[in-house]
Amino acid sequence: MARGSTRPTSRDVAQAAGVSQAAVSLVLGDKWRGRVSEPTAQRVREAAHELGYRPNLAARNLRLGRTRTVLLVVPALTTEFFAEVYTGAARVAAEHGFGVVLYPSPEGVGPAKDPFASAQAALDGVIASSMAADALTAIRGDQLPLVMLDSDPEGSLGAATVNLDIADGIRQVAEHLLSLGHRRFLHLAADVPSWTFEVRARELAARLEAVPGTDLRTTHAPISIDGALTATEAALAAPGPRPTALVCDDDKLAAGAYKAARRAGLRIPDDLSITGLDDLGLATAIDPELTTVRLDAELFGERGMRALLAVLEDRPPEQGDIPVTLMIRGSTAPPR
Amino acid sequence: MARGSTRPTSRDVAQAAGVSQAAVSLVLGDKWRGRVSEPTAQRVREAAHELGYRPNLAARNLRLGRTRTVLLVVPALTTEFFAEVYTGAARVAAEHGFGVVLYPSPEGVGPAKDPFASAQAALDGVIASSMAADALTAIRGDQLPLVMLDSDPEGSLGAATVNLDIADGIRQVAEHLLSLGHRRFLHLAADVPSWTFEVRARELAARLEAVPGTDLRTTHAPISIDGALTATEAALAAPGPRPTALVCDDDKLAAGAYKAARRAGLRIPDDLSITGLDDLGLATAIDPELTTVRLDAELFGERGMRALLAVLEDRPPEQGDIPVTLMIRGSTAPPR
DNA sequence: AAGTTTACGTTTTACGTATAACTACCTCCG
DNA sequence: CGGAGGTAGTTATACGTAAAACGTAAACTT
Repeated sequence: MARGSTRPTSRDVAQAAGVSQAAVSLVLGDKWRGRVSEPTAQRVREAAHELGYRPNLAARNLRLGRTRTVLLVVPALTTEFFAEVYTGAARVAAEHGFGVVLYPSPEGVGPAKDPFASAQAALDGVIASSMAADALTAIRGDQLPLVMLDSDPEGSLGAATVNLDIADGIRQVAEHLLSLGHRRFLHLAADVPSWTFEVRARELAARLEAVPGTDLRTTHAPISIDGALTATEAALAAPGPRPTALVCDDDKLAAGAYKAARRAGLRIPDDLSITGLDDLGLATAIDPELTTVRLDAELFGERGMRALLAVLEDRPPEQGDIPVTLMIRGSTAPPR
Repeated sequence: MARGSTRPTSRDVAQAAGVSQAAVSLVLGDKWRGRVSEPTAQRVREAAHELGYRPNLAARNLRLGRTRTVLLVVPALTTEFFAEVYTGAARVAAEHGFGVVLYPSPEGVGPAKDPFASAQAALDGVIASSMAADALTAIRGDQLPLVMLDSDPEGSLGAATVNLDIADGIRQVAEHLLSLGHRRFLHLAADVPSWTFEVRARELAARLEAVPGTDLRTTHAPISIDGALTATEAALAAPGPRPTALVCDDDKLAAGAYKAARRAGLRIPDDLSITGLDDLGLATAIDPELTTVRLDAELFGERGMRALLAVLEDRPPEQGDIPVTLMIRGSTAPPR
């Protein structure tokens, strides 16, 4: 049902109410105290309602030069993690009269032509995950205020950053496994170039190096259950003594590792302890439940939005990483 | 770093290139064949690049009355299902010069004030999942062209619909379980008012009624692993003979049912066969792997976008439901 | 009574773009 | 030589809104 007869404009409302367009704008914009009489305002509101008037936001945006809408750029949405980030960001945004729109860096669509060229129509700013790497260059092209999530505070070219304290999470994981007595480690690392994964590798290596007699190997996999399955199977089949602890970059990789362990006839945690990172629903759906690092995704989103609001208002954004918690469950135990 | 000096406009580019604003618009809009000479066009392009000119899309939208952007309204993004729907929709959209923006009906944010009022600035149309119920009333308020996903073809007030053939999927599940010899069924139904779930209940009941001696009970749960766990535990503890087959409205519910079965000391599939619906990554991450109905989420999104394009161009949208496939795995077996 | 404030509006303008309508020049053809 | 047609632009306008600038009459102040 194409647009049919065009939508009513503020001018139509004005005519119906017998006032000028400006009066309509004042009344509907709630700026009429002492400028328009109550009866007139009432007439305008009634006419607007009668005609089903809705302001043309393209016009409003053009006029005001701002939109109260921000874009959240995330990597492919294959877990609930970024859904929760969105929820947090959207809540804070709503409290300040802002809207949030999602731009998932689409696989297969290609970052070819300035991906979000269209959406950018109505944007005051951008919150971007460092994992959505391909979209970043396009973002820098526009001069929009930007907040980066989980990005190198040094290398972000002055953009504000909001980070989870991943380093601390990995430290806790290492501590936990070391105290259980593990010495031979395998790191199942995400095959994605992003600061947040570099931190995991660096911190794990740093912590283990400090303990004499430990061994750390690393294997890389794309972030998917099947990718993790393949990589883990290969790594477990490698020569030399088998690792007793498998540290995964996130829960999804851990789920793939579970399958690999099952196929190799290894029992979890008796033959192999496994840890994840994220604490998705998946973590407690698998058996045994996964020892993992809980990330507060909603708070992450809230802080991201707050930081962007700060940037927009020329205030300094809040400092400090977001704390994380080690969730000890059934997938870790002393080595046999 | 607030906006600082305002962005360059097409007029600035015109001045820099020594031409009129109209010429800039012609050149950059690729409408200059035979209207502007090649050298001049080149000068304009260079000036635009020099100044880092990017068109103000609010102005363009206002001028053109359309935006080549559509909104995809989905329920909370807690599985990869709608992420794949998005991918499919975005690909088709890109082929036609459209962009897609996501609006996840946010939990806790509340549908209070016309949720996507802001985004609507730049929308030509909307694709909405019937599961995002709370956002729907707001959508009908705007007079945007609308395509509904998984919605009652009769009750959609003339909006185009694109549906998965869920009824066929449920029929296949029922057939599979019946042929294995099951007669006592439990239906773990999603506690969400949506046509797509009504279909599941109706079709399962219809198919089982046709077979004498079958028993079908139903229990409802919110779509979450924990919700399903609680509901299933209660249902399994109910008096009377235990069901031997558990039909879940989706994979997430099935994952919760797995936990409930484990807690009740029931082995899958020997003591209890379980089926899901969606075929998420989760389905093969759990042990045993889940017998479920595979939905082609990407195709779903493609078809949704194609239907919306049809509506926008006043063509009749493609007809016919999207076929689904039963994936038989380790969670179903004959009852003992 | 003269000046000032208040109440209630209206007129006008600008935001930046796309495009229809117009102009001016040159070439070519009969 | 005159006009038809092509080339290479320019000028002018509209999209719908917000708000600054401007009136105008009545009420109030001194």
